[in-house]
Amino acid sequence: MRAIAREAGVSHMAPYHHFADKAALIAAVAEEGFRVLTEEMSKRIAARGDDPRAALRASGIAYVVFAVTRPHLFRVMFGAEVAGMSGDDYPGLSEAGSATFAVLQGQVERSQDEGTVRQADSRSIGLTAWSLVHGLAMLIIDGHFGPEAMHPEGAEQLAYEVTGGVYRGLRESE
Amino acid sequence: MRAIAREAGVSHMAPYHHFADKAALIAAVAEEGFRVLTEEMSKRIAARGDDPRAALRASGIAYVVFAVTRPHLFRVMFGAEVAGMSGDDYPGLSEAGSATFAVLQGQVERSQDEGTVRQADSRSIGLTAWSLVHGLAMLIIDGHFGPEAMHPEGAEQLAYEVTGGVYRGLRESE
DNA sequence: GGCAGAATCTTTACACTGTCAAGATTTAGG
DNA sequence: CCTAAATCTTGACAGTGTAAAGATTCTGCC
Repeated sequence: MRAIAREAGVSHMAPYHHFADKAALIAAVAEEGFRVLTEEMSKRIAARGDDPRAALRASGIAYVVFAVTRPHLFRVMFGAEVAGMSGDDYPGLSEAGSATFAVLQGQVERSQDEGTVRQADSRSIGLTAWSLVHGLAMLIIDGHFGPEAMHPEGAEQLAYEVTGGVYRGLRESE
Repeated sequence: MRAIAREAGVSHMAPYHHFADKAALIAAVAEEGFRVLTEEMSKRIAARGDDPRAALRASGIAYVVFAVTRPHLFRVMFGAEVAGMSGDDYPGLSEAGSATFAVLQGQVERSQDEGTVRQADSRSIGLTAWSLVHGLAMLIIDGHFGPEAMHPEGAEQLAYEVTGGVYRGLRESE
């Protein structure tokens, strides 16, 4: 808090007139982060509007690229403090988070409607897609995939490969 | 640090005679966490020794169950502080982390040898498997999948479902 | 234009944190 | 038993989040 006030060139108590406490500030930052993430995923989907399954994959790649581009923000969004916040106390944050997931989920359902993704439980497929890109993003920014993966190009390449393996399995089969 | 000392019933500086500083203590905790995780995954693999691909899946489920059972430890292991630690400064931690991933990776390769997983780049498949269970674990303990998923049984069920979708896609095809 | 009330900011103070420095006590081996 | 290492303690310091009280600046209405 004090560092933020310092950076803004203001007394150390000034931020408290805009945010109730440290948690409220963190919640606001995270909420904004979710909005930006939602937007970036939507943009990539729009760019591939003709092929829902390719758009789904593209939105997953956008998720990973976002994390690598703004690792600190991503960590705030999915850090312990935010995880401990009740949806009742921070409804804006809660809603922004849900909206992000809804983008992925909606794209799964569109692909099912189109027939390029099998008709299994859509929620389960959505969770799988989300888990995959979330884990990849986290592991990359934690440094577990080496420094090359921490640049946007490296991350995009890796996300492309990793989503590809699952992408295959999404098709109708049996 | 002071809370830890307090809990141990000792002066606030006593811990510093066992750990250089807060970072070193966190590193030690995380390292121990990785060892336990490695062990629990190995145990589940051993219980399914006859079917490598089923054992791979079981090790992933063990990963998720571990995270749900010890969410705070899991968060330390994959938190910002540990991510910022150089492998040169904390070789034990670095090695323990690699060992955990090696369990998953080894199981992928065993399944490929046996023929139940396709012969694509094993590293890429390993990364996919790790990302999937890691993301699932993180999202569950962040509360994004609801409170039911935060109990070991709920988490195991969810991990079973989610890994199932990918499990299908691992088979030889084309 | 002037003024009330709201919005914004400041100063001071407090309990708490991680860590340095210096000394005291306990423990183990020759 | 005595020495040296291991372990613990007390005291201090700068930094943190935040409560309380007061000062300043802005805004909308007579």
